[in-house]
Formats: sequence, structure tokens, C-alpha cells
Amino acid sequence: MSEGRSGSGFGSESLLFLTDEQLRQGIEAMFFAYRGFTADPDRILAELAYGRAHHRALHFINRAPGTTVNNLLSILGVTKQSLNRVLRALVEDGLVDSRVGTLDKRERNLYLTARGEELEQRLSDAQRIRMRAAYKEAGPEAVQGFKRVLEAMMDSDMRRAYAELRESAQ
Amino acid sequence: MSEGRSGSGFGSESLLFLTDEQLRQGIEAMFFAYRGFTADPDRILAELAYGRAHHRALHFINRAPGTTVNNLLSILGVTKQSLNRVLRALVEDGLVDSRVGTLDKRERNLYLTARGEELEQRLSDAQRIRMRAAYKEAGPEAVQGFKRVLEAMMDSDMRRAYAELRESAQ
DNA sequence: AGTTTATGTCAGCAATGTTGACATTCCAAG
DNA sequence: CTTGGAATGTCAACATTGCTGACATAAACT
Repeated sequence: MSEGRSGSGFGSESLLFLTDEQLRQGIEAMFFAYRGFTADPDRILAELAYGRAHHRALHFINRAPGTTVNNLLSILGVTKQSLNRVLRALVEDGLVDSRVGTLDKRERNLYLTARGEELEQRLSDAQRIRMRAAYKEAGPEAVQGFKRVLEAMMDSDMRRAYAELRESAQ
Repeated sequence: MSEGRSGSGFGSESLLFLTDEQLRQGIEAMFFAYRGFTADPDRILAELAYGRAHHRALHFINRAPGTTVNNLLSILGVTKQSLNRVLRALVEDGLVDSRVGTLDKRERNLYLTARGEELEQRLSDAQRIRMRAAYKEAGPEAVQGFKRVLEAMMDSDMRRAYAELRESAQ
């Protein structure tokens, strides 16, 4: 098909660095690891009748307090209608505070309430514990490689968003 | 909360290797990268009115032809009812062949048809192209680290499934 | 033979993605 | 200043894909 070159007697023993089999292993590793990556927060969220979408919203509002709906959905990569449902629940439940913009009244500036911060902490902690263990097991140089490959795998606009977050962080 | 130790004046400048900020960057990298990772197949699938679930089924049936529904759902980590819906569509559309087991007639052995293989190739190629580019950009040692961290991030049973797939592959 | 266990299918519900229609606010052209 | 269009966010309805529950069939155990 589109670009087929599937291990047809050349890739596997050539001097080229990447066989299709190696790439497939990477694909599967990504799939299995992402499940592990979300498993711990998912368990907490299930108890509270929330989902991954709520976690993502909490995470990025915490990361950039005062952010607007528009900005948030460009980072999350979902439609505003989809995000709206999640935000509405979080606001109703008193985890997020949505304030009408001062400069532009069409905008809503989003903040976590104390309870919102509390849940965000709980979720992030769960995820960090696993991440910390994985980093420790793999070692520092592995972590550098890990991040480098992930960054190269992003779409270019997400790479920009990611870089901005890193700068703003500290 | 459960294990809170969030950059409270100690983690960030201690001799410890992992600050909360570093961990958070890893978390966000994982989130953005996974979106890139699935973006290309998603576009193809959308044209065909299929979803990620169909892609995953095709991938692992291709990987282990003759596998059973039971085995497949343990790898995919979904319920059999959820998988069944997807498989039914693939069988009806002539991409997957479901044969009653010879030894145990309760089981169904799953195979890709020619058309199924064709679509699987198309999807995998799209994903491999991006993966290949990311690997190339990041370099060989980075890839080693990438895989090591991902593997450490999996749940233990998934790590086993992953290892088995690698062995069976070759 | 009869109960229990395993495998897979069918039906209906929940979470979360989508598009479409709309209200409010801002801004720019006249 | 007003008016028309663009931007922002909300509400409604639908599709995909998780889920649980109920069931049919085959195997296994007693």
C-alpha cells in the first residue's frame, strides 16, 4: 500500500538502522505503556464518576491558571463542545472556577478551586509515582532518550505547545 | 494526598535525580506524543468509518494469526463485549475471518483476509513512517532509552504480553 | 446425566468524541 | 454611532466505544 516496504528480505539484514520489526515493537511498546501510564489515575477517576477528559482539563488548568477555554481546547485537541461538557461538570462540582474575562468578556478564565487542586494533586501523584519508578528503573540516560523520541513523535504544533509549557514552568 | 511531595522547596534542588517538574514534563510528553502516534492511522480510519479499536484488533490478529477472542481481549485490555462489536463489523466487512475452533468449538480462531491484511498494512505503514522519522531524528541510543522507559512503565502483565510478542516475532 | 465453568454473542447504558444551531461580545467599515 | 461579521463560549443531538447484564453453546468435572 501507500508506502509498503514490509520486511521484504532487505530491511532486516541491511545496514539500515530500522527494521519493520523494530518499529512494530516500538508501536506495541507505546500502546502497552500508555495503558500503564493512565491506569492509576483511571482507577481514582472511576470512583468519582469522572473520566480521563476531566483529568486532562484539571492538569492543564493547574499548569496554566487563568487559561481560557479556547486555549485549553487547542492544547487538548478536542472540540470546544466536547470540552465544555467536561468543564461544566467540574464547575458544577466546585472543582473549577470559571470567571468572565476582564479584558474580553467573551472569554472565560479558568482556575482550580481548593478542592480542584486537591484532586489534581491526587491524580498527578498517582501518575508521578509510576513515572518515577519507571525512570528509576530505566536510568537517567534512558530518560533523555525517552523524551527525545517522544518529542520527535509529536505533531509540530504540539511540539510548540509542549515547548511553551516547559518554558512557562520555570 | 496519597503521597504528596510536590516541589515543596526540597525536591527541586536536592541531589535526587527526579524533580516533580521533570516528571510532569514526561507526563505531558507522553500525552502529546501519543496523540501524534495515533494521528495518521486515525485519519485513514475516519474515512472508512472505523476507529482505533478496529485498528488494534487488526494489528494483533495480524501479529498472531489464529488467535482466539479470549486471547485477543486479554491483550487489548477491554471486555469481550466491547471487542465483539468491533470484530463483528470486521467480519461482516470481510476483513477478518472467524473460524470455529477445531479442538474447542467454543473458541473462534481469527485470521485476516486478504483485504484485512491490505488495510492493516496501510495503517501500520502510516504509523511506521512517523515512528521511523522520530527514531531517526532522536538517534539509536535514544531509541534504546525510549523502549526501556516504556517497558518499565507497563503493568507487569502487559510487560509479559509484550515480551511474548517479541519472542514469537522472531 | 447434571451441574459448573468457559467462550462467545446480543442488548442496553455511560463517557466522550463529533457537527449544527445559537447567544454574547468584540471589532472594523461605513 | 451603528451595523455586519468574526470570535468565544453554550446547548442539543448523534456516533464510537468503553461498560454490565443476560444468555446460548460447548466443555469439563462429579
